[in-house]
Amino acid sequence: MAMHSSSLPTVFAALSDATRFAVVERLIAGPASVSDLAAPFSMAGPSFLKHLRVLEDAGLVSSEKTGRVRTVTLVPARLNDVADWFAWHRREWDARFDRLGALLNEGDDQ
Amino acid sequence: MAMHSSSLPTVFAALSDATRFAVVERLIAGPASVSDLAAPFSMAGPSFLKHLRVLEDAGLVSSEKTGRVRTVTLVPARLNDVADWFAWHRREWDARFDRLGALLNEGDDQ
DNA sequence: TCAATACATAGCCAAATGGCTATGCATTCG
DNA sequence: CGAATGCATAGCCATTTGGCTATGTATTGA
Repeated sequence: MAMHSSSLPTVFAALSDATRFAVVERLIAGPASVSDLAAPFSMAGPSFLKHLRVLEDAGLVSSEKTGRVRTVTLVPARLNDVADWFAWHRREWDARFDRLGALLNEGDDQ
Repeated sequence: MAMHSSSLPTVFAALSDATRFAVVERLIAGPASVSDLAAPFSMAGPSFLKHLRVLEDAGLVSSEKTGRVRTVTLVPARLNDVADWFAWHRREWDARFDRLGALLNEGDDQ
């Protein structure tokens, strides 16, 4: 069910672009047409379409065309793989960090 | 304290390479020297060092040199920003997905 | 029917990425 | 002291990435 972590970098690559990440954030609220998704960005149509293809190739979204409008929908599966990885490993590094923070004078990060 | 999500793509970019992601996974277990980290990979030294610089520039690791050995340590802060984003939004898309799964005949993904 | 809309495809281009070799330079270790 | 170790830096190179323009095609809408 859960993927082995070896496929996560592919998902990260898809999310590593600000435009694509914003699209994913937008799609959490629900499906949208290509032009609605593109509206917030000052970018030529074809450039934006490329981003959508990257997201679809990574399995983060699916899309279906009805008439002349393509509707794009978020696909949670891969995102959940990533979410699982973080939820699981967070405990481990938090534990280490807490132990360290108890020893060192831990102010705040950066 | 928590970052706005606009900086997450930077972290994703750092994790989008299989080598770098593996290094991060390895560092969850604790700090390690550069050569120990590099050992699992068939890669020339300078290539690997570049990856480490990317991780450090993204704020995912820190490092300190003692003698001729540089020790690399995981820095949880940025990872936790990502973890927060996923933990938070997962609820939303899960809710949508469940609602959809109840309507459609939801088999399995791919 | 005919123009506007909403994508789609082809192809170009500059910059970033990820790899390499060659070389340098401090530390140990024998 | 001299060689081996552990990085570090410089610079080259192919590929990928992220943008563009020009053009094509299938639906609407008037």
